[in-house]
Amino acid sequence: MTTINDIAKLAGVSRTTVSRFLNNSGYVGQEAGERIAQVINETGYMPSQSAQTLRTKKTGVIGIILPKISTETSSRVVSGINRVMKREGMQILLTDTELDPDKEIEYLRLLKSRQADGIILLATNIGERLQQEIEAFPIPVVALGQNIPGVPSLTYADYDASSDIMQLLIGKGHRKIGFIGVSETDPAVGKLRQGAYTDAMKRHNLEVKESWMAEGDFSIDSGYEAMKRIITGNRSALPDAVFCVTDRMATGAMEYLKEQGFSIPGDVAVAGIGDAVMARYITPSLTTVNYYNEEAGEAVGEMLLETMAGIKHSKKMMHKYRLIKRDSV
Amino acid sequence: MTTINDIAKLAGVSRTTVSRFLNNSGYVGQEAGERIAQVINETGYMPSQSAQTLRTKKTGVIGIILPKISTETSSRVVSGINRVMKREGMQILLTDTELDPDKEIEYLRLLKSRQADGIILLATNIGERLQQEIEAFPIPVVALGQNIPGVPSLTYADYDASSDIMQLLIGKGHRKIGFIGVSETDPAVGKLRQGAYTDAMKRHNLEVKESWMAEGDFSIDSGYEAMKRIITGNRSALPDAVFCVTDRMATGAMEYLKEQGFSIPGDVAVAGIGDAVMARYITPSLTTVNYYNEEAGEAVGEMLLETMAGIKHSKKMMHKYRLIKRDSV
DNA sequence: CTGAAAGCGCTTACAG
DNA sequence: CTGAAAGCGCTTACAG
Repeated sequence: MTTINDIAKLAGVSRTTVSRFLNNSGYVGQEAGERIAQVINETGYMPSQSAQTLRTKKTGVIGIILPKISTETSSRVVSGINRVMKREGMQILLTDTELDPDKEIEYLRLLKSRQADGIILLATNIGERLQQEIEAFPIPVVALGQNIPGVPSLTYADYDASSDIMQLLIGKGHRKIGFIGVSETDPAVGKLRQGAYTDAMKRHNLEVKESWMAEGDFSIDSGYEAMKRIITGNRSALPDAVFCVTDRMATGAMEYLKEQGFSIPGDVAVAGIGDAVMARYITPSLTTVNYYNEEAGEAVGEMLLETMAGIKHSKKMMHKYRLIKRDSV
Repeated sequence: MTTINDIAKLAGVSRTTVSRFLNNSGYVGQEAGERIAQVINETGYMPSQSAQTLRTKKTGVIGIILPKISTETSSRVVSGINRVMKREGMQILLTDTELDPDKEIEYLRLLKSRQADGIILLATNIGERLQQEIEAFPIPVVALGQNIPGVPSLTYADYDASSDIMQLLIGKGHRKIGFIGVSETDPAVGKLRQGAYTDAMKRHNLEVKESWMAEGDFSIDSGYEAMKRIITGNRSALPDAVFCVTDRMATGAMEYLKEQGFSIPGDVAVAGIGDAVMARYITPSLTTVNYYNEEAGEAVGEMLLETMAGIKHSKKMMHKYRLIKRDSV
């Protein structure tokens, strides 16, 4: 590999001058500059990132901690983050916890040793240990999707969006509304969305039957199984609508319903959250809410950039959303 | 940040010893080791990656150049690559060309300056300039999805898979088969799949009508528009089947067909390639071929690891695939 | 079993 | 306008 010393020698200047030329810092004589430019061109020289980092403490890399790398939401968010980071000439280091909370901490440490300039965390929990880790953390961390105490967080409007879905269902005359959720260890998807469900039911004096509620694990299959449990467990008192906290689980639920010959929304209405592309193309098309994940990615990206620059804006922000009414309700 | 010097001081040894302890290289006394371990624990010390890289020339990072970051195929592939890289303790740097061929070269250079230990390239072309760039490249590059001359490449069996689709269509009695493809600048998706289509038609003495063929750009919308062009342009001689080179375009095509009241596969059969999750859940479910993207990701990952280790195996490999017969044909 | 010393490729005061 | 020198945090012969 050619180094700055090679360039200096070939151009007949000191490496100090080459460095100045490269970074546009300080004066470089016309003639010297031209010689340097030419040599760089000929050799295809690129400064060593690690040497630069060692000196400047800046890597130009930010880390993203994802719950699951191969997910529609993840890739939309990453795409948004990537857009703003590219603008700043920064690179992205991806990390995948596979839904294991311990790995969130593990990767935080890993990204520290890689000297990421900042970290965007898409957590699935907000545990004590995680908070402590971040508190003592030497590099800026922002969160997306979960409101982590003490950490600048951009969250989705889980409660409001879920309330809107419930409102829509109830407005359409549904009274026996079931629910397919995820574990409450997940504050955003597990707790908040379920809270909106039970609150809405109570507000309208509707009965919340335990047997109308089932838990999945985000997967399409788990939605299918959850729906099956709800149906087989309530032969005599079937719900007439089901609110699923993700589109994937809603897709599975619909699959089961269709297999069993139920008409959607005639017999049972179904709604989800997330607006996966699939939601639009399955039959019937799925009523859901769009979270603008890509824009959310851009927004956390900007948040991170700001906190890296030392700007302390309002620490908590909620991202916009939009209810998408389609044919499943 | 605590450095190796701090640790050495706190543990009352030289930094040489700390380094040996860290890397398990050479002897470290029992007692010294214990003291070091304790200090490291207390301080949460992590060695600086950039300093290590500067010395050893290894970053522990591999770069991936993706045509589009937020795509189902991409995220599956990345997930597979990630699995093998994680096993090796390596990290992934993601890069997105947004389908711009110039950026493939740009990112190659960027990853060089970041001293990636290796690069996995998901190209959309195999142009001269790209080949030259790679030829002179100081770090190992492997390709996935395109067969790039001179570069170890893992490709999908585009021709065979497409032939299988055609075989299926023809076997079901279809004779007037249309085609929705992408630009032929893409050798794998554009050329090979189209070649299989025309070859199959000719082999069976079936007429290939220009007006039955349309080009899209991978998007669902473009599939919709392509189908529209085919239908509106052939009112008197409609095809009775359409082979779409991607599931997303097939989805768009089906959408148009359904809107227009055509029955699928009664009036027009539709097939795709890729086995997007959506393929299974749209109505009718889509006949397609599964490319095992995640395993392909693992496989290129291994290929890269091997070529990084200096192993020169057979440079060209084709990944397995499976025809998935569903209800759209 | 352990340490002093050199060096990886840069940047940045400092001096001229 | 330009260069010599120090130093970033490691690892690795080498010597003991």
